[in-house]
Amino acid sequence: MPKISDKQRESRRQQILEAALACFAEDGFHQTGMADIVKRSGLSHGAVYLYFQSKDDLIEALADDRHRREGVLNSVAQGSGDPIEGLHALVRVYAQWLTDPAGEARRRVGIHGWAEALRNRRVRNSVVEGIDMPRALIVALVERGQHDGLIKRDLGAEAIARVLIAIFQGFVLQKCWGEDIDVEACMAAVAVVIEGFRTAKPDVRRRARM
Amino acid sequence: MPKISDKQRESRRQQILEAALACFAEDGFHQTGMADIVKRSGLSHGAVYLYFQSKDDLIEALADDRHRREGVLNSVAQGSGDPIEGLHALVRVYAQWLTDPAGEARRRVGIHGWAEALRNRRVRNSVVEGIDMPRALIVALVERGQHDGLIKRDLGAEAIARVLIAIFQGFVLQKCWGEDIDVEACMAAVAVVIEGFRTAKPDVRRRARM
DNA sequence: AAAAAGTGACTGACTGGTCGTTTTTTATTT
DNA sequence: AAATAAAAAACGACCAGTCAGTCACTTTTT
Repeated sequence: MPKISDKQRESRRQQILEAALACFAEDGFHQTGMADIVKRSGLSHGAVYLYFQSKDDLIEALADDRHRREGVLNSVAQGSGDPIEGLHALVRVYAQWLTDPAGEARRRVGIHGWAEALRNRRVRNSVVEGIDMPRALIVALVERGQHDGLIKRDLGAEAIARVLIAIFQGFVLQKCWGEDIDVEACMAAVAVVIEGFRTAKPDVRRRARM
Repeated sequence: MPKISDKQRESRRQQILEAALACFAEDGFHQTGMADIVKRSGLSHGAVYLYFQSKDDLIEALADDRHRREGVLNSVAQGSGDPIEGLHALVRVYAQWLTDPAGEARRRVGIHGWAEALRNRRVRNSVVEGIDMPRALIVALVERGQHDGLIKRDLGAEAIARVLIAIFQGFVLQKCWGEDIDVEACMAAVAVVIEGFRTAKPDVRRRARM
């Protein structure tokens, strides 16, 4: 005779996660006390421990949000047949994600997670796996572009992917520090960066498929 | 009748700072206890407090290392008359700094500082001011390049600077997480990025000075 | 001898986590 | 439909351990 339905259980879980997200975003993992999370969640101390074994459990559950965007990115990248257009599309999605006010807390927690990844192996794995997906996506696009003669062949696809991801990460940092950034202008610069990877004169020997 | 010379005093201070750097690099600011720093420094608990008022004092003293490279960057950027060559030179210096094993601890502490900047105003100011200097340097180079017709004029110099800095920051993260990165290949990609900012056909109306 | 430098046991506040108790919900019986 | 029983869910006072920081004292140097 269980008391609450699975739906209610999941809702309570989310309630705690949301409280923890807000607290961690404000003060980081280690400066946030369980008491803070308890207070913010509106539940009691003991109730929280019914849903999460420990504070570390909560941290691991929040350190990484890759599960949210997996599908979106994939479809965006594949949307157009043109690999370079795919890269541009990824940048557009990213720019939107970067400027969404509702995502502020997640971005901040993400940064705390980046630091925590340096000392917590599980968080590190979570973070690294989280960037593996978009990286693989970019690598695939670039390799296709290189095969089609659209992207310079003397550059490593992996290297290009890491550069793009580094740009994303850096902008999250700069944005979260509250610097006033002209996102439009910056994304225009990133677009130029991508165009810089394009072959000067398209290799006609093996041309694109469409 | 003071007991130790200024030189000795400074040396003791460094001794503590080095111990704190190593500890913070390993475990972050908040998971490192004063006891850890005390033990590692070889001094006593009380002695540390003779040199630093509080743990926060130590954090602020270490959160940012801008004072170390101020001179170097400036001379490197100005070394050649060509602004674009100046950007390439900056990237080379940065690549060297990124791969220097002796700098590992500083890079890691830097990342912890990036997270701490989200909640500690003084650390934030320190971090932001720390990137202001190289940013101003890049902006100056780019604006000169644009004036000389070497760099695309439809891009904001600020935006380009922020993109390059974001790349730097992102690579620090990825490197410190222990991913095996082909730094050579990545820096080659960054070089291509910089070349991408160059005007396709040099603007002949106002050509460079040399 | 005098004063700074250095020591380390100690403290009070706070931490994450537990557990005996109370409340709420549902299944069953009346 | 009302009463009952039982178990899950929620509560919050409590605990052992840890923390940053202090201070009465000893050592070292001039």
